[in-house]
Amino acid sequence: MSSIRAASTRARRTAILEAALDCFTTRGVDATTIEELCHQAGCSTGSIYHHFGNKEGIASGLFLHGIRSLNADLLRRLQHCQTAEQSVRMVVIQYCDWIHDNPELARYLLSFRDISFSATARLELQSTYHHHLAAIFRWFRPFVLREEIRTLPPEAYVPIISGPIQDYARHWVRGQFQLPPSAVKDVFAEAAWNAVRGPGAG
Amino acid sequence: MSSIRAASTRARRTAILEAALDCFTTRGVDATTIEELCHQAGCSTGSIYHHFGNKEGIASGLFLHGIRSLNADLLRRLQHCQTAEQSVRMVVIQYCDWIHDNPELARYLLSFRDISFSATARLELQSTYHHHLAAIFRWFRPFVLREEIRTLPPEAYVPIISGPIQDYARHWVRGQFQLPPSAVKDVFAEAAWNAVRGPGAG
DNA sequence: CATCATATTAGAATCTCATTCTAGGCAATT
DNA sequence: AATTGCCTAGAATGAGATTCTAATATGATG
Repeated sequence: MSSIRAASTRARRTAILEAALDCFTTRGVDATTIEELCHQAGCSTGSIYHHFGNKEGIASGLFLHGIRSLNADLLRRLQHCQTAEQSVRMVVIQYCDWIHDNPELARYLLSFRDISFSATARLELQSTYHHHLAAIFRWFRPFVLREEIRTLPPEAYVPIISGPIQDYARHWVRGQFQLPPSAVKDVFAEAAWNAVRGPGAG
Repeated sequence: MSSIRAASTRARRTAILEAALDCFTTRGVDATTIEELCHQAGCSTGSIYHHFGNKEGIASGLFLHGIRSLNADLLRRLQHCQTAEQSVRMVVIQYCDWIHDNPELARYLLSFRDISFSATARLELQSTYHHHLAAIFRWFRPFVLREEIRTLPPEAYVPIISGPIQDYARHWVRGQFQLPPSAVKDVFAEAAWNAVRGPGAG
């Protein structure tokens, strides 16, 4: 059920987030003023503060949106994987593909410092990450039980599998590396598989 | 040659950086005011702006200092390694040890993303990272040539070896993981070695 | 030793924003 | 049609980053 008001509220929120994504990635969060956001989103300061509370609320809202979209996409694509090796490689491949398909949002997620988020925003992020870890672990457990994947502390899997490509991507968005993640995804997928493959793996 | 003036300049800079480290890690960068820094460092605003230009200059100066100290420590400890496996494991172990020995600085480095740094600060960071990558690659090249370590794009080694433990540590400082890095260092050292060990390795 | 140039410090004055406040406007419900 | 509560606008406020001016201290030069 989408009343006229609910629809226009959604549209306004989206307009603000889009303006923020553009300004934040090009000029940086600190350098963009509320006035600029108002201009680009075509609204007033009152409207912005009504929807997001404060500037940090916009920044964390955008961050959370990006993380959730990224996580959901991974879980979706894992459904199509059969083997342990396919699944591990998919974690890396999907990350690269997602960056390729969502360049601005990726740039934002990868270049943000989140020490500045409020306590509630951090809690929300934390809970999102926690659920994601659990879902990932749930997917991989059968492979671990069959020893196709090495047994590790549960919290170690995500860092070990996707830490390298994330680190690479972080440097890439800053222009420190030439090749985009999509050009090195197979190298990193291979490394991830080698890092976790167990004795029972083909 | 350390004249009286040079010494007191160094002392003042250090006092400001120490105050910043304390305030930034406890309250966050945005939340600490220049006034607070003045009070804690025992100096005036004029002095701060003379030495660091602006608030961002303090933040990036502290960041650069931390990165350089971390990198130098790694290169020092690599000198004592003999084999490829020792060396790869050392990259992980040293990182954990350094975090353990420099908890505040580590907390600062790990909870910061540098989109907000100025262009010149970013360049300086970039060049520092570039030199570090080159030094690391220089150390590992002999092992790669002997195929004790797999051949990869040069830029991939550091992300693959230290990406996972960095990602783990980032979550740990936010309280998302219970075990400190030093408690899981062997797991991550093992994973790093498996990720890059070549056909010629024992 | 006197003088000058420069590095450093202090703290008041300014000025740029983030945020708050007040007053409406407009969909939905009765 | 009246009422309620969400939503918007834009002016007013206030905090705090930055700039400015003047003073002090160091070291170099003659």
